Amino acid sequence: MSRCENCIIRQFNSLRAMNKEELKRVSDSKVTKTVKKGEPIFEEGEKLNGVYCVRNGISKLSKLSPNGKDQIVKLATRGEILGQRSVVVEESTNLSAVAVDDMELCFIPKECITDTISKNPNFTKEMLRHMAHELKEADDVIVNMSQKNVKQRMAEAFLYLKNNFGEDEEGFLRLTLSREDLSNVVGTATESCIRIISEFKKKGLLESSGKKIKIADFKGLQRLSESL
Amino acid sequence: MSRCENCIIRQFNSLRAMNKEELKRVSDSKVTKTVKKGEPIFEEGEKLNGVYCVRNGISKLSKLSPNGKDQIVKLATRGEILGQRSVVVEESTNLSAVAVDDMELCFIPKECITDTISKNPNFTKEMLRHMAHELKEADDVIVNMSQKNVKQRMAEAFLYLKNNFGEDEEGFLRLTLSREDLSNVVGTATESCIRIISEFKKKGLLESSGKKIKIADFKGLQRLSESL
DNA sequence: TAAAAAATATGATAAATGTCAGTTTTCATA
DNA sequence: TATGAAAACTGACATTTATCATATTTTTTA
Repeated sequence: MSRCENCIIRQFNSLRAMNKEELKRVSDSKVTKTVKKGEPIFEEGEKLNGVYCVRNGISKLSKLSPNGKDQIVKLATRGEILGQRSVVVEESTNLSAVAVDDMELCFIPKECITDTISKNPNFTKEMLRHMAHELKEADDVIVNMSQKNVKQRMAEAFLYLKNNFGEDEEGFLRLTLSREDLSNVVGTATESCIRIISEFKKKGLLESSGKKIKIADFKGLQRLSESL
Repeated sequence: MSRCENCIIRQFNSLRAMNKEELKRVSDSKVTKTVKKGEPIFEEGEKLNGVYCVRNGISKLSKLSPNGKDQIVKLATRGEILGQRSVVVEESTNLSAVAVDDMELCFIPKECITDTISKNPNFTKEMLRHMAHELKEADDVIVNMSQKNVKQRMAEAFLYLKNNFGEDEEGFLRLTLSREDLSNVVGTATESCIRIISEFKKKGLLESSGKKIKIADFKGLQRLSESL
């Protein structure tokens, strides 16, 4: 099994602030898991005994609203750590995590994290920074959700998918979400989501081939997402 | 001037994790400010040289959306600290803060905070906890904003006002927001906000006297905010 | 206190979005 | 490769919400 000490992914998250000893402990106690597309990693309300470090694949973090719909709050990719928040405050998760792709994850027992928080101020500082960053992003999402209309949010979602998950050699978005998942990111009905995609294609903002979607007019989407 | 060491307000925020020395330093370098209703404390995009601890009054934290409307992301009251996030990550604020009431604040230079973060792990841990809590709340707001309709969000807003700012002896909400501010909390047009208040009054969910609003049917508002 | 300005309120209407019902396409797998 | 299920799509329609115009009330200021 590969050792955390040598893991490149660590560079992308707070674990980079751990010292050799702490990393060794993580490495010795971690468990590698694979989760197939569509399967859950954990569910809203569950008590987590640790965090999950994403080695490969993408996970959707969502919360069930009282009306029965799932709102996707965040998409987490390679290097991100799931469940940090609830381990820090020692309460059950407020989000469910489901694999959007086939995934490979490392489960790290919570003691590894909480003990390091108590002993390594640099690690704590790093986590604090990270949390602060996530909070800012959440504020932005709140503003987008409440002040932009569905079309603008859809445009924004495609820009987000490009910026965060990139494009393949031919320019197609690397991450292909189902229309339903996309509508749960944007906070709209699946049918509306589908209609807007057709509209964007007609207007030359998007192109598609099979399930793959390509952004044809980045500036256009940007303009749309920002203006009334 | 009063000393932070004796300040009760400290109990409500991360400053309680400071030791005597650190508190003394804060006390010696803090500056008390008063801000009149409607005046700004800081503006979105500004570089903050410190944080503001709310001694009295209430502040709205908002962000301008590209369409020109202000979205109120949070209402901060006695004991809360404004500007923490941007001091931690050393970037400019993502939010504007404006006094909703006449306010009394203590300005604490950022060095007091950043130095304590470097030296006092307990303080850092406390801030981390706090940030984690705020993040959870932000997630909830995202779900509400995207999955609930305006009427449900209005109901929710009144419950929030009661739970966070309380009622006076006669049962009126302590915090009276203008219809415009309220619409910026809920993320709707002012006219819609007004209409829904009238509707709630007709249905016996709310009562009012002058500018003061009273929750007449708490359970009713709760039911409305949760079901379709 | 009178006048002006701001906040609140209401109606009419348009635009955005959701819902339901049904069709077509895609995909997994027997 | 045939077939059943899931996903994607489309149209018709209902509902929600925003916008604009205007009236009324409240608050501020001269």
